[in-house]
Amino acid sequence: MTELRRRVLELLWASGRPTGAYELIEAVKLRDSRPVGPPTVYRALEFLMAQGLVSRIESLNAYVPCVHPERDHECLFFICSGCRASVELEDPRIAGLLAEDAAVLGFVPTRRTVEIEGMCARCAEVGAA
Amino acid sequence: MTELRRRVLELLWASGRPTGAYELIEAVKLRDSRPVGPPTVYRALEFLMAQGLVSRIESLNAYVPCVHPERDHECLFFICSGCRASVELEDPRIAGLLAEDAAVLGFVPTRRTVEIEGMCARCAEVGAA
DNA sequence: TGTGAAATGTTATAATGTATCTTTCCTGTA
DNA sequence: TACAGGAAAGATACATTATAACATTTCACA
Repeated sequence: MTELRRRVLELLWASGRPTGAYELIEAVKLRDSRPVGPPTVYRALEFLMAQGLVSRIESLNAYVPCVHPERDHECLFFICSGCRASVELEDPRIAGLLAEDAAVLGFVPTRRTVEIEGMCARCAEVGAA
Repeated sequence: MTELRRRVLELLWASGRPTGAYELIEAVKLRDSRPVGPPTVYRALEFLMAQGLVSRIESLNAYVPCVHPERDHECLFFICSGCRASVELEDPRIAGLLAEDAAVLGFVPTRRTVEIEGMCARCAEVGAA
């Protein structure tokens, strides 16, 4: 864990929502008063993802810090179209069924992407009002 | 359904694997001997997705024709890193659990993305040999 | 003190996606 | 037939996301 990588992780936590790589580039510049290029930040993200500290949200081209870095995580993400926040969840039952379906196909999974878009409780309430 | 949209759908079926928008642009040019711009193809894809005839694979930035266009589909995609093919599957049990988890959060889902990357039976076999 | 590997910096460019405006084509109507 | 209206497609430019290729720094360790 280097200074840059820690900084990127901090900024992701500080953001509070899935954050794009170019947003992070700007954030690092602001925070550290120095320019960083795209490859620098992408490499930091790659490292953090390999460590299980960060996940990529494919449907947003964005990145979030992981809630349970310690566990081997097969997470679901619920992503609110209203406030742009995301919630990470583990559900072993779903992980189990996915593994079962894969086994039926003879498929050997390496990466799982489960992303549910919609409205969170708060935004749904406001929208309905 | 216009000629262009039909052509894009045909080309997706012909491709046999998730296909990027720019690949489709090239394919249309080849097939019809005329240039088409990115917006043209993206609009056709948008229409086809709205009809449920095509799905987008978020983790590949690519598009696949739907196997069951008639049904309201909450599909899983198994995507092989070896041969680049994808298999679409419906599993109501998973759909049910996702709905259940969403309900617990008070989350109102609008779109589901479930993509499993790995090796299909054939490629896993070859790789192991 | 060298030295090699890992990390980062730098530059350029590739790949993917969209905004905006114009033109075409079809359809219904007088 | 002529014409208005609207949807689809064309054309141009540009925005956003990601990576390739190569140079430089840093730092542990022989």
